[in-house]
Amino acid sequence: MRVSRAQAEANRETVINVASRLFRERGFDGIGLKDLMKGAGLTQGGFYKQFESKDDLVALASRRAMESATRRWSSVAASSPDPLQGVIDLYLSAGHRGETGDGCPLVALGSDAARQSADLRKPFQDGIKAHLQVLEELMPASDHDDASRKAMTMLALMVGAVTLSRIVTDENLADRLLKAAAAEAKRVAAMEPAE
Amino acid sequence: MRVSRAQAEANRETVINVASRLFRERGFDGIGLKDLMKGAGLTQGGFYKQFESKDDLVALASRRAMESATRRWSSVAASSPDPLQGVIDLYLSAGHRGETGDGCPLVALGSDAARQSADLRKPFQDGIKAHLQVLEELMPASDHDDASRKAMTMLALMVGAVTLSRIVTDENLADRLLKAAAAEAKRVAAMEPAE
DNA sequence: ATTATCTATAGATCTATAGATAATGC
DNA sequence: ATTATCTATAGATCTATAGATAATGC
Repeated sequence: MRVSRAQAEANRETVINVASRLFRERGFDGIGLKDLMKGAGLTQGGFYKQFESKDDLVALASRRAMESATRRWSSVAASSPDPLQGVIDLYLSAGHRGETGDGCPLVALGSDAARQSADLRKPFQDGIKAHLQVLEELMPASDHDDASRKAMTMLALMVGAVTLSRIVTDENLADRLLKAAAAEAKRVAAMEPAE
Repeated sequence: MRVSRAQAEANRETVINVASRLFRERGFDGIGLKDLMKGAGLTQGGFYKQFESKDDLVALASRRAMESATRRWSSVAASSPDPLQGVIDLYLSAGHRGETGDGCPLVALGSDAARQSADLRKPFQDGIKAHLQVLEELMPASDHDDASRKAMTMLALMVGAVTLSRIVTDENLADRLLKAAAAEAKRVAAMEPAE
């Protein structure tokens, strides 16, 4: 029954990865420890030797999801001829809209996150700051304040648009929400530094 | 124990109103029927004589919350010298950010809503369309398509901004997120119809 | 007589713990 | 000997139902 330390550590990582997906798909309250452990090929009883509590896993899985999302932005930017446009197009795509388990945690868990304790909101806050920094660095702007404002605007716009597009059942409306946001994001990026 | 039909109907309405607040505060999975009924001064046992299931109440409370939010927009618009600006300023205020139980259901329950069945997403979709219509009517624009695009952009921007501002614990960042979105919303409203 | 609400409870599920099991690691 | 994981279970909570109670409404 016992496994090597290396395997135990790998199992722990698997549980966190599985949780980061399943929490996004079903919400923090929408999945129990039994199913989370089963998703990693383990049983419920081993949970508390690996984690302090369910909230402990919530924090770890949230941090991992946010870090993975930030990395994804960086890598899309690095591989696009127009980096900022690449991020915008991917984020506001129908593909991302449908990708509830692997997509942006701010969309999948935004309102859940807002209800959590300060400790559990911390991983999301850190992730938001990291996302803003990626945007700022890609943003054509007159100065840092300008880039910062544009980055915040763009993140809010994109998170809101995908959230709304996932709520509506009218696919046409969902597409128009994403398209309208993409056009506006482009405008923000191209906006004259002045004024 | 039995009450009059009028009182029974009033009790039912109270339960829906209490639920529309408590669901927003704690999420659909964050509060049980016992506490929902207690919030209306009743006991759990009476629940199923008034509602078919918890999901039935979820649908009714979601619809009520969305309708109340739409009405609030209309009334703020009607009483503001600059109607559109009035809606934007109220929505992106620190007050609304703190008002988790009475504020916009799209912020309080957006990611929860996206995980529900099509039936349960319907009240949110209807509410989104109603919100867009209010914005469209207030929007200075060249034609209907233009107004429609601007309204979708603005709703996504505002929902995203308040969601993010509720997640972060850094109040300074929360304020800057709201301010950046307000400035951008103003720009969208004032945007030249052409292009 | 009807019925709105109550108390009580069934049966499922949830988080967390206890102790057994069997493999690792000294 | 230590320990990662397992089975089993405690105790709380959840949705839903059953039947009692006491007031309404014919």
